[in-house]
Amino acid sequence: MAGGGVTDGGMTRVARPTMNDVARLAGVSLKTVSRVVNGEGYIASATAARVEAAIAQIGYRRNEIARRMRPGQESTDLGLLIGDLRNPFFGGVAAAVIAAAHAGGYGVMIASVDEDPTAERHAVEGLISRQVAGLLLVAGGEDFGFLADEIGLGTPVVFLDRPAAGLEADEVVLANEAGAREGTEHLLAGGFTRIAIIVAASRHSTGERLRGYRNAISAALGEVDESLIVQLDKGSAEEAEAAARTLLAAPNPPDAVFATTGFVTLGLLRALDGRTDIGIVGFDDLPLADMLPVPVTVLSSEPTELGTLGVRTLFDRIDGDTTPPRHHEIQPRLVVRSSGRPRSP
Amino acid sequence: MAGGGVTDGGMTRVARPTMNDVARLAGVSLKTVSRVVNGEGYIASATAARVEAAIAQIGYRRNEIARRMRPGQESTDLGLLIGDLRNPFFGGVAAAVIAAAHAGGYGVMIASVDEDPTAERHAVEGLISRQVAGLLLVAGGEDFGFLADEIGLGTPVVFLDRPAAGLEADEVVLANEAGAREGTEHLLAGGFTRIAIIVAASRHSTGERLRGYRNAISAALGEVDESLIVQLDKGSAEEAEAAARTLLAAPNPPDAVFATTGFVTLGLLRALDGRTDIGIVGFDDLPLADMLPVPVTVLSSEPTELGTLGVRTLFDRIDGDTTPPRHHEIQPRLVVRSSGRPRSP
DNA sequence: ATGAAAGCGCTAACAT
DNA sequence: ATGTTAGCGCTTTCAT
Repeated sequence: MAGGGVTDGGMTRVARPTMNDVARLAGVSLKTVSRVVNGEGYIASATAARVEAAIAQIGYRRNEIARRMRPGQESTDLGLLIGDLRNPFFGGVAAAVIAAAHAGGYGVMIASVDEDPTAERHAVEGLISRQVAGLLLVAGGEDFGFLADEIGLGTPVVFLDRPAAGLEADEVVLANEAGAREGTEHLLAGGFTRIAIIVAASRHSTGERLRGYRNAISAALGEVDESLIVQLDKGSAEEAEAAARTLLAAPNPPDAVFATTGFVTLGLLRALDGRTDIGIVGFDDLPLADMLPVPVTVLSSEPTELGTLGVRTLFDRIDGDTTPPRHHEIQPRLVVRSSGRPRSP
Repeated sequence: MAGGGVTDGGMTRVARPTMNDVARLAGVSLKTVSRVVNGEGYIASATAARVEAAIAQIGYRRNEIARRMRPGQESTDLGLLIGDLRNPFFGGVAAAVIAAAHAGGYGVMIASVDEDPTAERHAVEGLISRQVAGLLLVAGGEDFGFLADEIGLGTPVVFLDRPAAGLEADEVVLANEAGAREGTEHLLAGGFTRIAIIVAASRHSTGERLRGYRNAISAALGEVDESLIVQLDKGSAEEAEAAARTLLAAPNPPDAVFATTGFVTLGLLRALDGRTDIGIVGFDDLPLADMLPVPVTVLSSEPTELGTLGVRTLFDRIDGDTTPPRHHEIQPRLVVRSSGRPRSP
């Protein structure tokens, strides 16, 4: 598929016009065209006009690929590795990255891989082989040690949302523990006392979120009831739904649940089947969360801030910043709706 | 920003290893390395092993950019122009495009531009100058005539979701009129008789959707009450909300509303303020639409089908298909939830 | 089975 | 103010 030859149905494929074509048409040298195109050096306005005319006439457009071959000529593309864009969190991060990159005159090569370390590595190598000027990684892989060489070679890498695993590199992550603690405290303040937590697959920064939950619970209640902690295997909405049903049907059920990711919140919501007597706080905002029968209180993962700060950090490196790797932490924002308050029956 | 020099904090930037470096280390010629890397021609297994070892040792990776310079060597990247990825429809299309491209061994350069013809043209030219093998456009621009040359030069272009404006090109669009008609008929079948329609900015394929609505209404009711047709200017959720409020507060208000886009549905939902006595059908599916107090019936715009078929069409062209431009139409899928059925009070 | 030479489109260095 | 030359990393003839 799409690997075929240059078989062109019998037609000869026309060549794209080059600087040389423009030069010939305008009766100047190649270099003069280059100067006009790049607005560099001094050129007689008459010559410039002639060149411009030739460019317009044959529809010349600079070949970025050829330009990029020259040593020292940095690429003007960033590489972004991210999960499924149908996930609104990823969509938000990608949107912010693309906007920030464009604002700085950069394009974005995007590779989308979900939860598959091998595919992730492949994708990253694909990005590198395209000579991107820098890499933004929202990646779950366990070991990115192989990137150390790359960074040494001059391609800066910034990890987004998940810490740089297996090497020292810039990272922009969420204050997961503090956020989860704040969310749990919100539930506590709402008068809930049997607060369960559904933890998505440990590959996410859910360990930190669990820690924040534990801190809040033990500070307020003295001890943590381990039976209220449910650890998921993959973390899908379906798995979360099943787990939530089991939890709610238990002999001594919780009166509130902290959901560690957007998918978990979704599954939990479905498991509720219309019940409104359970307190809920979820990590990650959800579209339409404010329109639900009981609007859901969440910790927003601030995808826009994450993406924007990630690109800014990358730009600093591209501009030559060689200070030690930076660790940026973004505070999740508690968006109080009503699911974390006691329900008046 | 990020335009700076190669100032490397005093460190000399190490050069990335090239085929030449590998060749020298392995004691073979450059071409032999090339053959090994591309698995082409016959090479003694001993030589191959030596080359592989050298590659592993210095961490060589083929430079896709240089490779792409050779004439006839098609790029292995597709260019995608699309709106804000925070919009779930765009997110879904992008996810499908990326997945399909990857499956075919292609990468994706993504440019995101919303509702700005000038920026759109700029972005498209940026994509072209990167020598992409093909272009997927979800674009609102009025005239893409400037692309005709490009297509002639051998870069195939496929328009997604919106028709190719100003030129003959492949397109994969929705059967908007049929879909809107079906949605309106669903409302009619639910017993609603005063069905309003809120039409988003005309740049979308909303004209067709309005036509479908008109057809359904006049077929069933004989004539269309023009006061029930509201035309928005931009089509934002806020604008839709305001328009919906006005509509519902009118002396002779509608008993149901057809929303022509996801944003319009969103605004309409907000304007309802909890009211459940209004029938609703919206174009574009919404995440969590099934969890709302009154689950919303929608016409799904099938983003996955759109993206997948778009890439397939593009691959056919890349493989040399020179038949006349194709027009693919995807049938929106009516997802019946309950908002289109009469409410039992 | 392997190698040498040419050249893709562009820009940098060095003329003029 | 403009032109010449060389070469980026690779693949493609065309040898051997």
